[in-house]
Amino acid sequence: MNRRTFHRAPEGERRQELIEATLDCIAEFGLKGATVRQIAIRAGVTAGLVRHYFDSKDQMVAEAYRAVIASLTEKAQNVEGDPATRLREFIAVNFTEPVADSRSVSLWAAFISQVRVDPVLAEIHREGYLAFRNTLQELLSEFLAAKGRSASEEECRRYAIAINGLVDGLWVEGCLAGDLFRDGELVSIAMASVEAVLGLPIEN
Amino acid sequence: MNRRTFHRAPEGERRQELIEATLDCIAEFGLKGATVRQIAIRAGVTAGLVRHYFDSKDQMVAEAYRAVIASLTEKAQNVEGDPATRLREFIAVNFTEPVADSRSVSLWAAFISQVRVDPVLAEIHREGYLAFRNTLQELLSEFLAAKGRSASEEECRRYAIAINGLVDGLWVEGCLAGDLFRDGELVSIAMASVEAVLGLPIEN
DNA sequence: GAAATTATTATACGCTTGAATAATATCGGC
DNA sequence: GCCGATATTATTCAAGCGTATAATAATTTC
Repeated sequence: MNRRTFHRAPEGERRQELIEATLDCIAEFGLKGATVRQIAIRAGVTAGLVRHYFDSKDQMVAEAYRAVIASLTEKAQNVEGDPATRLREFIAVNFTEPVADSRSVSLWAAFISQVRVDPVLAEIHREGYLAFRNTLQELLSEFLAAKGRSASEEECRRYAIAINGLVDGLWVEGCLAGDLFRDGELVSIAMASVEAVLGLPIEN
Repeated sequence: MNRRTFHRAPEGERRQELIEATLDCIAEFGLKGATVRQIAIRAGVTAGLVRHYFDSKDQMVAEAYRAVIASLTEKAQNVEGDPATRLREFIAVNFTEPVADSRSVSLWAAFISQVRVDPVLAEIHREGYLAFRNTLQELLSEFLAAKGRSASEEECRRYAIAINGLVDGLWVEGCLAGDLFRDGELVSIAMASVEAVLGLPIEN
């Protein structure tokens, strides 16, 4: 009975691999198909190792959720340029890979479905949603100011809620059934709708 | 060892009870917490009965999914009155119980997360989405006609996609974190946004 | 280069799972 | 009011679950 050979992964790397493997399994087999053993196989290690890096499977899943939220928001946070360009980019990013991907929405939905069950996930969701929406609100505020239109914080809040909903809704459907839409159609619809809501063109 | 007493449920009734119990369990414990045994307890029967009514647990879950989609769309399909009233009602229904409820969105998300895994669920989702969107498109077409504005089918399609996305996105966030919004705020934002997108007031 | 450290494997345990089977209580037809 | 049909219960089963523990291979330290 020979023991498997292995290598000790550098600081933090194995943790990251396990989280990534967790997400792969959830996307591929669903939450209940993402077992410790499957995840370990995917990460190329044995099952016992999970408990060396995490207190429990649930804790690992929660951290994986954090990673998903981060990946969905980070792309949108880091847009650059003048306000109009940033707003355009912010919207477009959600209809471009890797955000616009059936894997992303599967993961998102899997976690959303647990928000009611698990208060830890509920809190993570809340933070992620607010971060995303507040970024958008800030962006809108700057955009409207640059266009010379005065808008109260309250107005910006309402715009942010609406546009966030619009983008989220289109994102979900686009990811789930992309073949129902033509190429670039969703981003075009999103842009036109945002312009209508704001009553301003988003071009420079 | 006395055997439990029971009564034989009338035609089809037990099936319905089992489906309802399945949804209760998914909403309360998540997909992986909705075990045959939990579902049976909830339905007030023993676990073995599930396989008397369904070929497998998976088939029962798929039928439960159909029931969810139906309940989410039926309220919106059955609005009455003149076009503007129907459009207003169509939107408002999504922000009123029982549609606007954390249980609903939990169930929706649980199934959405499986769309990538299970082709049967994918097809059910697709049908449900298109039914909802086509109803909305029809409604918009009539509304615009009544307002004397000519709109091609293509235009109506784009409006339907946008408004569907908007309503869905707001619905999800409202259900998940209702306390982030004031009473009636979401429906008010939805109405205002729809008016802006269409460029028309929705009042009579 | 031996010794100490620890990341990793291997194995086992108790529980829960979905499903198959056999026994039986309920009910409609006569 | 019995009798056949069947809806329902009770029990069992193998497989898979998350986790605990002990052995061991890889790396670091001195």
